[in-house]
Amino acid sequence: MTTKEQGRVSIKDVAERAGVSIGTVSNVVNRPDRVAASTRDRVQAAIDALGYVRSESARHLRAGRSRMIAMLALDMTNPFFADVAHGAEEAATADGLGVMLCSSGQDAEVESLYLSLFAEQRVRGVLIAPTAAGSVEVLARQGIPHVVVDGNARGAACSVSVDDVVGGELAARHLVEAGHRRIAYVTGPLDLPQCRDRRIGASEAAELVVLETPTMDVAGGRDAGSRLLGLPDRPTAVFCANDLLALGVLQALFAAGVRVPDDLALVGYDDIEFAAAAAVPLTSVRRPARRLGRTAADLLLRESDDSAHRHEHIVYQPELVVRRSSLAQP
Amino acid sequence: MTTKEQGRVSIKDVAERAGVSIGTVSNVVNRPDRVAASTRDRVQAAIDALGYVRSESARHLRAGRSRMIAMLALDMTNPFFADVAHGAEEAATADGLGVMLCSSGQDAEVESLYLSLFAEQRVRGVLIAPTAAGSVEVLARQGIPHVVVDGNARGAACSVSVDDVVGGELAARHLVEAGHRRIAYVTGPLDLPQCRDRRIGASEAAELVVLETPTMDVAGGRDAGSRLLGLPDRPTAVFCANDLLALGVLQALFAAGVRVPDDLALVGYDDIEFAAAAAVPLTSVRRPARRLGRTAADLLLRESDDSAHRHEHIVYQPELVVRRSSLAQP
DNA sequence: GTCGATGATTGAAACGTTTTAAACTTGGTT
DNA sequence: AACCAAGTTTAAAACGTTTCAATCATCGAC
Repeated sequence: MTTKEQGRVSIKDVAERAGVSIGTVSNVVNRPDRVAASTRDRVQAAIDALGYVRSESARHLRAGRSRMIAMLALDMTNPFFADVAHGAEEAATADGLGVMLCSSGQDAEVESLYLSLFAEQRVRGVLIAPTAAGSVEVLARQGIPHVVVDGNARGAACSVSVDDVVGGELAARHLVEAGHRRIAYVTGPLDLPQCRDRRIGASEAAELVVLETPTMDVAGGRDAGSRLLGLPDRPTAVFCANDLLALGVLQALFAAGVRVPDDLALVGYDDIEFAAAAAVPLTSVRRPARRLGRTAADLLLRESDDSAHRHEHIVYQPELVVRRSSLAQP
Repeated sequence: MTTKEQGRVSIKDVAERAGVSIGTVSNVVNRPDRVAASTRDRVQAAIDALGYVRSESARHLRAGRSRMIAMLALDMTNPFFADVAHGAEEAATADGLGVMLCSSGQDAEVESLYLSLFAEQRVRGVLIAPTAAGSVEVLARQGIPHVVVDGNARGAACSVSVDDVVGGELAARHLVEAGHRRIAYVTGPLDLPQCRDRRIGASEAAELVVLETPTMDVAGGRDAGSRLLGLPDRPTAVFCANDLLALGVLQALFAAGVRVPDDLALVGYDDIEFAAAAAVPLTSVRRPARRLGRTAADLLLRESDDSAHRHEHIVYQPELVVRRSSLAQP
């Protein structure tokens, strides 16, 4: 079939070898029905012999639109976002599009570097998880279609999210019902909308001791956990803004000999796969990550096709999954 | 600065507005020193006013090489690969390149779809984790630079890997030294080189009861775990080909009331972040994931720049991290 | 035999860059 | 007054596609 070719072979080479014009080759590739069977075969043979692969950049240049979407999140190593990304990937490849996955890591510089990369690539659109930096506004200003994942764009763009206020309330109310009065909220930066919303919801059910940490990962959780232990009037329950934080807190508590749930109840958020497998299986607020990603990608594709388009806001409802970490003492 | 533009603005528009030729605009963008200060300012002003963003596809078309690399792995939701990807992302963005992350999910069709996507995009190169399908050979045949991550290409390409034979031996020997004689090996498909090598290494230390499962994820582990329980002469220790499998096994054992490590010792592989946070903290064979990714990307960039190039094989040594799941009974 | 009609094929333009060689300024030398 | 060098700027070609209007065959019908 294909032979190894170092000098790239173009449509012109194929045309030459098959003894037809380049227009015909293009037709064979894109609308085989418009070309006679005999020539079609001849051209196809030339394509196979030469190992011709059409150039996406030339195609894109001509068409004016690319076959790529991008997804930008704070941290792709967070299993929640990895799942969202996976869902988006499924939806995109079903349409023959590629997905570029990027972690900004809370670094505003990295983030704007990615944004200009996307703009230069003329990506079809961007799936963006809101960050502290005003990236959503940048995309809007540049006229790049985008869907906000896990956040709300207040009408300025489509968005797919989970009702975090409800989620926060679910978690806190559960703890209150188990008899807890002093509840801590371990969170990432409060300028992140997600962290704010969960706090608002939780505040409706209980008064909170807020422990903020710069990064929403396991290390951040460990840090918050040890700070928690030093608190004068130690809370009896902790609600964490995501499962990574909760796992970190759990590690810190364990290291200090504090038992969960006996000494301290713990609730996480996202219900990542590892929550169920944790040292003490973690009660968590489940969000449909994969579906979030699929829906967001679908919305994005729809928007980029349909010029006249009204922004949609899809909000999923979270669900509390109770496991041992929050079970009331007997 | 930028104004919202729907009809894309090209270098020609900028040239017109600044009253210079397009060549000059190109120079302002790419070699500002070659153009007089006064014109440079004028052109820059036009660029800002129009919100001009250069088209990567046109650039790429002209240059013949793109500014993208791709990474293809079985499952990006496996934290190990997510970490590898993160490392690769760091190295690539340091050079101003973008990374396209893709999960093949063991589906040969998806995989070849991605490969043709990469070829059409003329990606600079591909980071590939070896799969059962012969993708590495396809890349070689098409002359696309690639680096095999977590596997060896036997001279046909660069590779970055961890010595899995040693890793397997490390795990099994540890169990043998703890007094175990009947040891099970829970693994993904044995046509995956990784799974084979770990088995070979482990076999050198002990005889193994092999339990194969089609997918290397938590669900696969749960499945293998329950099969394990039904075994006639039940092993006293289990070595899993990765941590996801181990976590799944742990869940199945727990559900059946089998205690770890008292009734059964457990060792995983990769030492993902969640291994330490597991219900019973998991003994695991650590691999430097992030570094693997960084090194692989660096190698790839070097190869794609330097035509005459001898393939390198970098092999890292794994390291056993002992935690409670394999601690001998007192 | 000529006229359309139909179907297959072609030629050329356009997409937005980068690059190279050529053309145009200056201002200083002879 | 003519010439040169250095410093700027420009015109045009090339990259590989797709598309559209135009041409070319072929064939049945008059």
